[in-house]
Amino acid sequence: MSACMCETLAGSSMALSSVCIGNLWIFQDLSPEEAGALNRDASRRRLKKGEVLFHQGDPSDEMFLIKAGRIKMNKVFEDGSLITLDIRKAGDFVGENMFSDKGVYPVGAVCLEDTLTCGFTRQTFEEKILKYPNIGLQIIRTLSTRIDRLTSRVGSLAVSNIEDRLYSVLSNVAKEHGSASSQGIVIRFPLTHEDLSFLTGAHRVSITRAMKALKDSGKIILKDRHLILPA
Amino acid sequence: MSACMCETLAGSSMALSSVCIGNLWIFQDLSPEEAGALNRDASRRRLKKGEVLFHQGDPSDEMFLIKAGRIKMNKVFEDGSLITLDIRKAGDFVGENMFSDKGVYPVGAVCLEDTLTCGFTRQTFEEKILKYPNIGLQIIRTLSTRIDRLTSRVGSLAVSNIEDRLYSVLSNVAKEHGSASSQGIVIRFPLTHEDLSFLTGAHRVSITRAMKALKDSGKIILKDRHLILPA
DNA sequence: TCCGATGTGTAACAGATGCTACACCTCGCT
DNA sequence: AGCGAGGTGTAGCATCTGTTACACATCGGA
Repeated sequence: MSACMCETLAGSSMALSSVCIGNLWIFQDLSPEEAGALNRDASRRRLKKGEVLFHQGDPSDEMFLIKAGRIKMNKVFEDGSLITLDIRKAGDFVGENMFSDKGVYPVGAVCLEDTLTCGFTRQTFEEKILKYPNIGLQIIRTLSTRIDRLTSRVGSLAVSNIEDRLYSVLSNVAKEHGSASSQGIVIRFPLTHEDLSFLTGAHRVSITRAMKALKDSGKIILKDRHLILPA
Repeated sequence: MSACMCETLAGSSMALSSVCIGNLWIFQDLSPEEAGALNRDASRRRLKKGEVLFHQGDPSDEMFLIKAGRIKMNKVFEDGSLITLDIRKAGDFVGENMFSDKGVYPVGAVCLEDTLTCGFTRQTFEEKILKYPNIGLQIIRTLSTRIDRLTSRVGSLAVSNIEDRLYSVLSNVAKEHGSASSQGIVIRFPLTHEDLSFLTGAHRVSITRAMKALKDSGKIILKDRHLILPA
């Protein structure tokens, strides 16, 4: 049996991330038996594009490792407005805020593509941390990095001008999800103007305007329905 | 000797937070000897209002516990614009991003009041975590909470309307720093319109306009140069 | 007590963005 | 091929915010 049973679940159609309990750096200290146990206990889920992993406000006692696919983190406000905080990809964690004492997810998680996740309960995790302190240290690094990201996210939202704000958002997405090509960084999954409006906090129509401006000035290239950011 | 030498340093003029190495929940697991050692090794600093604890871009290998005072976290962007991410008070940590692998502080820390801090190096902390896993778990909770805050911060910035955005900012500040009174929550330290403009990402003049609107509609009260948010 | 520095209040105008409405395009499904 | 749903492009107008300029208030130091 392979280190992880995700392969069986995923079937042949999905591109699996190579990170898994068996080989993930966070779990590098686990003994083989423990890794095996963790692997058995982890709850897998397959989700289709558009499905919800968890809703904002749900009780949070599970944290997920994304094995394949992409998930966007949405936040809804009292006044009904919505913003996308972050888009995560295979290899990232989701729901890491289960550690805070609030007890509910402060954001919702929606799949942008067909997705495969591997969930761990808070209890499982805390036990492992107490037994293998280094795992705690790794988590701390992960959370620290997440804070860095959120901080720069606050930054991009603070830019007043929509065109620059959009470019800043695109360039963050490209850094996280893009792949290099001869012309620059390519974003290979669909992002509608509406998606972008939730990422920038701007009106959909304003995005269309700003996109046109960015295309005209050569800061972005649209080719075969994919965005390219010249280096 | 008391559990901490901060008292001597602070003199009688400053209101000290009761949290300290000796009695801070994060360190509850330390043996008395280790607590003593940590206490000896921690580097104290006194800073005056306006002084800088660290600059954005400085190498980050130290994390600080605020013993007294208030510190604002600022971020400067390529285009020269500036935003205040957060205001922290006695009992809070600053510089917790030293754990991420970037190696530099992504933000700067400026004192809003006379401040006393207690610094720990990354190495010291990591040693303690490996020896006392529970400390790691506590840090994880702290970071998780910080992520929650940043998330709601992103939220308040995403509100398009300045009046509401300002109110949202004020109400966060009040929650964090305010004290209850018969009329509502009082913010007892000075926040200029310029400070608020950096917190909201709006122009100073727009803040004055929005403040007037909030006062007129009774959502905030200005009394003796202090802000009150009616409950 | 006076002065300068810093903070606040007001006004007028220009520019950016939100908002609404509508046409057209593209894709997937039948 | 035809249809419907969802996505994109454009226009015009209302509104909000940034910008600049200036007067006045407040505070602290000389």
